[in-house]
Parts: sequence; C-alpha cells; structure tokens
Amino acid sequence: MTSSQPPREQTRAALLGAAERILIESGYPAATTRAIAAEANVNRGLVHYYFGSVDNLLLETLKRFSAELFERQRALYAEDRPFIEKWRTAMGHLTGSDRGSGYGKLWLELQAMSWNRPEMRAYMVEINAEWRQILLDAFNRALIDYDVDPERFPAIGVVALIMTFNLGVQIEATGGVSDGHAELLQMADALIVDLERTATSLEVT
Amino acid sequence: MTSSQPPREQTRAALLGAAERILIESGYPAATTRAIAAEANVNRGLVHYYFGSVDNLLLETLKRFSAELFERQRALYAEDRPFIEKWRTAMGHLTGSDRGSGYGKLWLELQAMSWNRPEMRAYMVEINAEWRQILLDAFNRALIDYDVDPERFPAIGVVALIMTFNLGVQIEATGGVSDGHAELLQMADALIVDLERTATSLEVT
DNA sequence: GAACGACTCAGTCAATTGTTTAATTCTTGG
DNA sequence: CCAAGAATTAAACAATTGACTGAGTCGTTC
Repeated sequence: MTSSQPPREQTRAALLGAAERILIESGYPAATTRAIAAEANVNRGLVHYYFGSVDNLLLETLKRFSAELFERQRALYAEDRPFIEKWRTAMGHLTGSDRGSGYGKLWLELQAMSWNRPEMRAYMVEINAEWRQILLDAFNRALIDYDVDPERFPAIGVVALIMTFNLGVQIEATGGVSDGHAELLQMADALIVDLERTATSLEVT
Repeated sequence: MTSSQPPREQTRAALLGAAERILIESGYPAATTRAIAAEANVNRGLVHYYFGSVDNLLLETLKRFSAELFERQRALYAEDRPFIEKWRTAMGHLTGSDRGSGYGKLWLELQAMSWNRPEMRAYMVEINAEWRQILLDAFNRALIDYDVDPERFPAIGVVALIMTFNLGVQIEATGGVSDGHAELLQMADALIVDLERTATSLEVT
C-alpha cells in the first residue's frame, strides 16, 4: 500500500498478489476474475484492463514468482561459502515457511495449471532448464571437490535426483504427508558431511 | 463393450473410464458432467443417477485407480524374486507407458485435485500411508540383506527418497522435462547391483 | 399381460464464468 | 484552471456450469 508508486504499478501488483493468495488458498480453478479482483479490493474490469485476460494474469503471476525464486537460487549458489552451507540453506527453503508459507503450494498450483496450458507449459520448460543449469554448475564443482566418481555419479543424474526429490517432498507436504522427510534430509546432510571429511583428509595427504 | 454385464456396471464403468481419459487429456477442471457424459457416450443425467455428483464420480475414479495401482504394487513386492528385479520392474512402470501412457498424468491430476478438496485429500493421505508401508516392508528386508548401516540409511528415509523422487520424475515428465532421468535411474540401478555384489561376497566369506 | 422397479432421456433451473462496453472519475501537463 | 489522457467503475453479454425434474423405456417377475 505504498502510495508513492504510480497507481498503475500499484493495482497491477495488487492483482498479482491477490492471484498468488488465491492459488495458495483455493487452487487454480478458483482463480477467477471476480475472486481475484475481490481479493485485491479492485474492480473486475481492471483484470482485463491491465492483463487482457485471466489466463494472461496467471501467466504473469508465474513469471513474477519464478523470477523471484530463480534469482534467490542463483544468488545462493553464487556465494562463496562451503557447499554444505549452501545445501543447508536450500533445504531450509524446502521445508521452511518463507514468505509466510504457501510457498510450495503456489509453485505446485502453477505447475499443475501448466500441465494443460501449452503456453504456460513451454515457459515452465524454460524455467526448468535454467534452474537445472544453475544446479549443474554448483554440483559439478562440488562433485569434483568431493572427489566423487563421475562415472558412477554423473552431475546430471545427481542434479536430477535433487530436483525430483525436492519436488516430491513439496507435493507430499502439500498433500499433508511428511513421513520420512526429516530422515531423508538428515541422510543427505550426513552424506555430504562425510564427503567433505573424506575430501579434506585426502587434501591433507 | 462387453454386452454381457448388466447395464448398471457397464454404464458406471463407462463413466469412470471417460473421467480418467478426460483427466489425462484435459486436466481436472475440464472434467464436467457434460464432458464426461459425452466422452462415455451416455446421457448427462446418468452422472447424477449413478454417482450423485461430479465430485463423487471423481472421488470414485480416484478410489478405483488407486486400488488398481496399489494392488499391482503389493503383488510386485510380494513376489519371491531378487530385489533388483522388483526394483527394475517398478522403475519400468515409472517411465513406461502402462495402460497406453497417461498413467502418471492421471495420478498427478488426481493428486492436484485433492490439494483443495478435504475429502479427497484425506483419502490421499490414507493411500500414501499404505503405499509407504509396502515399500517400508520391502526395503527393510532389502537393506538388511544388503548390509546397509541402518543408522546412516534408515529404511524410512530411504523409502521417503524413493517415493519423492518417483513423484518428482513423474511431474517433470508430465511437464515435458526428462533431463537426467535416465542417468538417475542408471545410478540407482548400479548402486543396487553393487550392494548386491558386496552382500553376496560377504555371505561367501 | 399387467405391474413393478431399474434405467434412460430431454428439458429446465439458478448460479457462475470471461469478456466487452460505455460512462465516470481521477490525474496531470500546459 | 482546464482540457486530455489514464484509470476506474457499473452494467450487460453470451456461454457454461452442476443439479434437478418428470416423463418415458426396458426387462423381469408375478
């Protein structure tokens, strides 16, 4: 509600924010022009005035949110800190309640929505590719540092494992299931710690 | 189209089958009374006659499909075959095109649908628990046979890893992404083969 | 063959949807 | 101060939705 910015940006942002909240609370079929406008305390017509259509508003929502996620991811792995710390931060985001929770739900609703919308689906593929590239760079270095056999554990396979199990954890959590999640994350953490120890001792030798 | 069974079961089955097809091809918001009835070549009113409501028809679709999946899973792990073979069969189902493909998509649509429907959501939690229990039994034995340290890799954590990465692979595949999936499955396969070899040699010793 | 119950059908209902339109208010530069 | 353009509003549009109704059909059973 910063009255400093022009009304244009203010209303646009209000609509995008409202769309996010509705996706989180009620799922994408509930994201109608009327529901979004009401949630944003804004007139119905403005949805079309600013975005042309509901579909476009939702695509814009996806773009805004993914850009945000993406930037954070990039920044995280660009930092000059031990890999284990970056890993822990990333995993913290997975279970944590960033942005007042609903984070994962929003992402999954956008994902599910894109399954049946060609334009959104194509955009999702792009996002996935960029995301995977960031992880690939990070893990390529980490796997070398940790002296992991690239034949047995190629970076691309490891990254696929990370990405898929993260997605699965989010889905299960959204569905109200979290059995074994803590143990899983603990396993991964211990594994990395071990790799680090082994690599360090080798270095000393 | 077996005309031998009574019309009741025939029409019911036709509606359930039509619902599945629509979920796979167009997503759950497209599963309307009219669309389903048309796909089943059946009158609109019959949806309510047999199922009471669309929501109930979809819940019934979930029950039928999950029971099917569930039974196959149970049968697979109950067989008396080497673990690696069971694993390969299970992973084959993941990427394979059982039931003329669309298998994974149907499951994901049902999953996404349940996120915002309390009744369906509760049922999903039950299914997940049963499913997890089957895997838990199978992996408990396998991990012992393979002499895996239960402190480092508790069965519950391993099962959570399997379930979540499987879900993630399905989602990515449904979204049109399969980068690293082959490598990931190859990694897992090789790992199990290694465990098997180590355990066997130990046994000989 | 009549009566019964299971089943099927077309038609209708209010409610909700996305979008468009025209009128109105607000803002702002000259 | 006041016109021009941007922003907002209310009203209306056709289309689609889930659900219900009552009449009709069919096979089975007395």
